[in-house]
Amino acid sequence: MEKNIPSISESEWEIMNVLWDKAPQTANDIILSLQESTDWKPKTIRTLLDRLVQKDVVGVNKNLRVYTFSPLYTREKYQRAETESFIKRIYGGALKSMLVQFIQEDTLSEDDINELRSTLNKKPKKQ
Amino acid sequence: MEKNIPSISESEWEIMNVLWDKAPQTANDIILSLQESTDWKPKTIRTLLDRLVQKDVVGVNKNLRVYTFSPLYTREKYQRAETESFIKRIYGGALKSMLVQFIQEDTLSEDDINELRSTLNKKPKKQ
DNA sequence: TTTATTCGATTACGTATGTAATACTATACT
DNA sequence: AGTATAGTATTACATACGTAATCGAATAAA
Repeated sequence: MEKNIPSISESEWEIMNVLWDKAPQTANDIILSLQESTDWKPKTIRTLLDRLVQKDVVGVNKNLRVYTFSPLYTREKYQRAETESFIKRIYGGALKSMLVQFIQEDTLSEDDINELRSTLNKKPKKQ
Repeated sequence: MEKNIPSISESEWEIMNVLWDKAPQTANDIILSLQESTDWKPKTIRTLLDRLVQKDVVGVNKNLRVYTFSPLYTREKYQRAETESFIKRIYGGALKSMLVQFIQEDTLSEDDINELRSTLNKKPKKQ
């Protein structure tokens, strides 16, 4: 049976996003990336990273002088898991109700909508 | 300037969903509703409810013998806020990438997709 | 009126999370 | 070789959250 993936916090997601963009990276690489988008202190980032390692969501290569870190799950895997539980919680499980709201609120542009239409049409027929 | 709404936890959402379905309700009403869908003890539900009151997300009417509770924000308001921050965090802000993933992964049935198509077509023309 | 029951208020307690600081260790520079 | 520096490991501490239990007051039942 497949173990279910550890859940990660909002801040931890930021770290993961950096690692998913490029891996492996050193702690310092990650700190530099996040320096732009957040105002976290380096020590804070280091703590978050360590917690991800403890949770076995991020792996470490200790063979190099300076450790490097890599994600142990794909971004898609996490996105799927989070999205499912999110939609369930917030929209009672109905992705559609979410979409309806977004469409009605003009969160989506005409262009977005057209793209979505074509994505829908491209969906491969199940067989 | 509009104050931003207090954030509510996963468990608190369950309470809110019950109150959004019908309000006002007594604590007991809520407890009964949730008894079916969760295995929380009444005291636990009561605590969650009290926290929502403290946060000013739920209001209390203390004029009746038994207090009654009502949501102070609409469900839509909360859905919008949560969805925005969710999509930003998980999909880098692009609702579309989320939908694309869902469509491609067969999370959606043919029927779902047809419904989505018609939802997309129903979008009111901007004027 | 005494007692049992039901509500509401207060308190509890462990784990997760946000947000670091301090301590230790191994290189790098002087 | 001694000291500064950069990494890593350990420790800290307040708030949020999950999950209740206990205490007290008011009402209902006996």
